[in-house]
Amino acid sequence: MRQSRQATAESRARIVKAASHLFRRNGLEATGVAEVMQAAGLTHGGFYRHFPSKDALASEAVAAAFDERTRVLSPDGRPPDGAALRAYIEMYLSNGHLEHPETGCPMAALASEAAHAPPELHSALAIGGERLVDLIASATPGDEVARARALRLMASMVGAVAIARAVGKSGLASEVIAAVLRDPEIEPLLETALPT
Amino acid sequence: MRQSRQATAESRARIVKAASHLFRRNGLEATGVAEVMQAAGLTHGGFYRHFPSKDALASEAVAAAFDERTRVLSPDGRPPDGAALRAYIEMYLSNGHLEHPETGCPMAALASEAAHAPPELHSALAIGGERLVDLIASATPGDEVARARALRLMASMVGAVAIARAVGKSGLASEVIAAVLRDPEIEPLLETALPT
DNA sequence: TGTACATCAGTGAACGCGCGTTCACTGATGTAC
DNA sequence: TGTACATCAGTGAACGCGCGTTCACTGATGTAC
Repeated sequence: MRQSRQATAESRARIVKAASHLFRRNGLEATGVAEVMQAAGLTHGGFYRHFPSKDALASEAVAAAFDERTRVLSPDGRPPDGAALRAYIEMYLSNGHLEHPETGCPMAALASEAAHAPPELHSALAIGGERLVDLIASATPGDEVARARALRLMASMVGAVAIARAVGKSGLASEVIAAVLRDPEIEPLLETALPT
Repeated sequence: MRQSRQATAESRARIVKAASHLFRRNGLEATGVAEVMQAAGLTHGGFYRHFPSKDALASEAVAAAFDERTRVLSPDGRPPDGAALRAYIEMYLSNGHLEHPETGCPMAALASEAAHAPPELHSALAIGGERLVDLIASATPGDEVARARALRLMASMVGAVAIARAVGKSGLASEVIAAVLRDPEIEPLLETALPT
């Protein structure tokens, strides 16, 4: 039966949230429309009242995941201070993040699979990644230097987490995380938790 | 009809080679057994004379990809000199590598998808990654410091390439590559191509 | 404000399709004498 | 060395299954008068 406008909006939000978790946990291809709908408390048939295709949902779910993550680093959209950046990095390189991709960084969870995905997904990842780099760069002084450093920070962290998850619970997993934590460009950010 | 022992071995090698290219180009899930067999010049039915399952092929194909790549850095298994390491890094962070995952680094191509793969694949990636880190570390002096630096180098490069491929042909893609090339730990390796 | 009707979110069956895997069969290769 | 037979790599049809997507239908919601 027909749902109220509010109920419809709530259903849609539940679908996006379920998708953003399942896609990050199990991957884009490995997650089915029916699985997402079930997680949202609905049956699969109604999916196409909300989205034209699974790919469209994927793009929106990735965008939502970045929104959620960006709020962790900067709840109000303002440049994070040193303490916020420190907390973000430490959380990023924690066991909790390794073990819970479903609420973690969508870039680390989806990067390699997204290489052969439709253009809309590339855009979603580009926009989300761009916003994250901007925020990280804004937390440390120095214009182009800060931006380049932020880009390296993202590359190191995404790479370390993706590798650690890929090799399972081996020595290499914890080694690569530990090594990145001791990066000469990262370690100082952790030791000196100065508010700006 | 039955094939000679040599023809059988050649078929098997063709299957592994085709798989190692297709898995890296299109992903593990997106590549089908029939597609691999066709690329090897065979029909799909004969696949199970060579491998017990698609997953078994995946592990072997990833191992083969690492073998191939390791030979690029060190054809004879000996520690690479500075020039070899420099060439490897420059090739890794080149457009050619971005655009040709099929012959590129399996970690960058498969890391995020491998997170939800069978344990044998984790092992293949762990062993291959371990060997690569060892080789990189052996190219620069300083024991634990060299190893940690090698791990960071791998994380940065895998992360940068995975991100660049994930965001498509956007500004972010070239930016992240350029930033990692200017990493304080990487740039010196490029400028001073000293043989050891 | 009340009534009559159109809309449409959600259900569950069904669609075609491609997947990984199995199987009966073929005939050249390898083996035993 | 030659012959008779077992082996098995490769073929192509077939298997069951789950996928993304479509559809007829239901009935509460939203709209028009």
